[in-house]
Amino acid sequence: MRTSQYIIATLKETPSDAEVISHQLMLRAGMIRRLASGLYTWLPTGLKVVRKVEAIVREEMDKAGAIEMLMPVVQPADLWIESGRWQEYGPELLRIKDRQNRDFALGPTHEEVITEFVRKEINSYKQLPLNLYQIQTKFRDEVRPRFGVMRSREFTMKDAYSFHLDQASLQETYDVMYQAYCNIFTRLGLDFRPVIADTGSIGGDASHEFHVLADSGEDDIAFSTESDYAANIEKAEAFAPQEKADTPTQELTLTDTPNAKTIAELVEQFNTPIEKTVKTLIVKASAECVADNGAEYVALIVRGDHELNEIKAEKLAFVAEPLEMATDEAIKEVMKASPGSLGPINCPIPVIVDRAAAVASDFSAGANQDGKHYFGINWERDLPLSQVADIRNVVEGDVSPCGKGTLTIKRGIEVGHIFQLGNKYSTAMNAGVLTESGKHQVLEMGCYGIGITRIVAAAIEQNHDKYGIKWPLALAPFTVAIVPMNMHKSHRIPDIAQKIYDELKAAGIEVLFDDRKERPGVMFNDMELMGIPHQIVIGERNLDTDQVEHKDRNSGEKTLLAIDKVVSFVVNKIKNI
RNA sequence: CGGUGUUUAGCGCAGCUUGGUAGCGCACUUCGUUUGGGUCGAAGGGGUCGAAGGUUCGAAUCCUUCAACACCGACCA
Repeated sequence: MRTSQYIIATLKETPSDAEVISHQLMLRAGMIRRLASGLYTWLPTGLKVVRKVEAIVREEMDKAGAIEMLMPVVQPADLWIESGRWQEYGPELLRIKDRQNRDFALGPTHEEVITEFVRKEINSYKQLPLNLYQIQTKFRDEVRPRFGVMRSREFTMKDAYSFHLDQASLQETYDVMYQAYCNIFTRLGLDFRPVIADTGSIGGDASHEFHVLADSGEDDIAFSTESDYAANIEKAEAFAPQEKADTPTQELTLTDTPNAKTIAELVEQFNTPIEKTVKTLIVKASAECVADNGAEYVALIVRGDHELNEIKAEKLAFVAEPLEMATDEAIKEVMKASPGSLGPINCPIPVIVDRAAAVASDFSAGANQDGKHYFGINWERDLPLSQVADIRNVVEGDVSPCGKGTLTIKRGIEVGHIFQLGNKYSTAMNAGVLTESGKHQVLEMGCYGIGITRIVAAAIEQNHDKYGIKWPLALAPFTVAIVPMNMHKSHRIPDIAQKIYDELKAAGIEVLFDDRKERPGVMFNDMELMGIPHQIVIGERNLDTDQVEHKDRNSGEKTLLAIDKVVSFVVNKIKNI
């Protein structure tokens, strides 16, 4: 490809709304442009990278025995009503009507469609197990699209769905997919970790996420220092403290705390350790709770230095799912006190206490009277300890749930997610086959997703420097850039450039020939910004000795090469990686 | 959904306080110059100042409403 016949839409300046490095570099390197919030146009260079990711994913999926197909983006509401997700999925599901006023949705995922397909087409146990996948556009009306294509509303995803007669078969395919995913991310040249995960709105049982480690990641991953345990913090269990609460040493006292509205202020003004405080969070109660004791809200208690884990909390029987924090007005009405003075003592609604907070002694908390806190609180002596649960996020240094080592926490970008769905959809939509004994049996399902376009961004997060993107060879939009110095000034330069260009192309290598009439610095900067792994610099300087220069984008290493050795040199470099 | 902020040329921004003919840098076009790391110079093109309404002799600037976009937050108890 010649730059003069291509779109090199590089930018010198960073657009002001791009926050993370991958978003900035994708804009600057001319890979993407924003059309509207969370919607991006892929320019030729960007699309080439997407296609590379797709190709690797496709190869590994095929190798793992999955079969490619393609389903529609637009899906009839009926299927979603049947699975129950027309109600469950919420506003992230973009709903549209056709000219007949029939309801449709833009597919955020395809469990319903694939299940509908399989229940019609697959009738016999002999056709199982089956693993079907597609690489296709998804639409999710995200609450807050951000970070460019990292969290966009429209994106490309590889989604696979497997169907089985029994759990053992599902487990087998799940393991194969787990391995295929490891192979994919390894081939993509990414530093990644599989982690134990929550199943989220898709539903189901076992689940692993694949995370690319990067500080800009939106998820916290907890790792054991001593084992290969790794879990999304949403899911990581906070181990129950082994010790019991210490014997009370303080009297319960009610103190005026007019200026202490937050834990931080309480700790500072009253010189109390933060571990000896608790915070009280008021959330909407579940229907079960309302039926049980009439309370519309419940109070969740975690230690002052801990954070509530919403995923854990919303799974509690008394807590409404999804989790909903009470408004200030509701808190005043129910608690007769304002946020900042809430606590478990004299609390008119059910109280659920985190395991760590449940072994605190002589601690302080709001008194449910504005501007007052209790100090020296002890469970059982001063108030009953009714419900205890794991409702906090793990923190660095916690004992690992696997029993070995302690936890450290890193940021990750979720690029893949595999689930064992069990029979959630197959039951709801009545997908089954006849078994060997002629009985109808509901199918077991697995599903396996990879965010194709997100991988492009994640790869940049992990591979860049101050000059731009440093593509892993497998993802580079072009393998080689030919950069001729002052081509218009002599015949020698363009002749040699053309010759090398033709030879590289003949060798099946993707070459970008920068034939623009630009100064050398402009070309160098553009090629480096775009992250092309190999540059061939052709200049008068070395031509008298029939040499050109090779520059490695990754190492910065420069090598003088005889003109007729260029192709073999590059070919050799490529195969060695 | 809440909070904060932004919106002026393709991009990055100034101008707004104190109303008076819309600017700068980059990019773009042309010419010259330069040529191994984003040359230098000259001349040009490009704007309903987010939209609508209002105040005023006069609005990018003041007022009202709306919209788009961004950031923060769903931890505040």
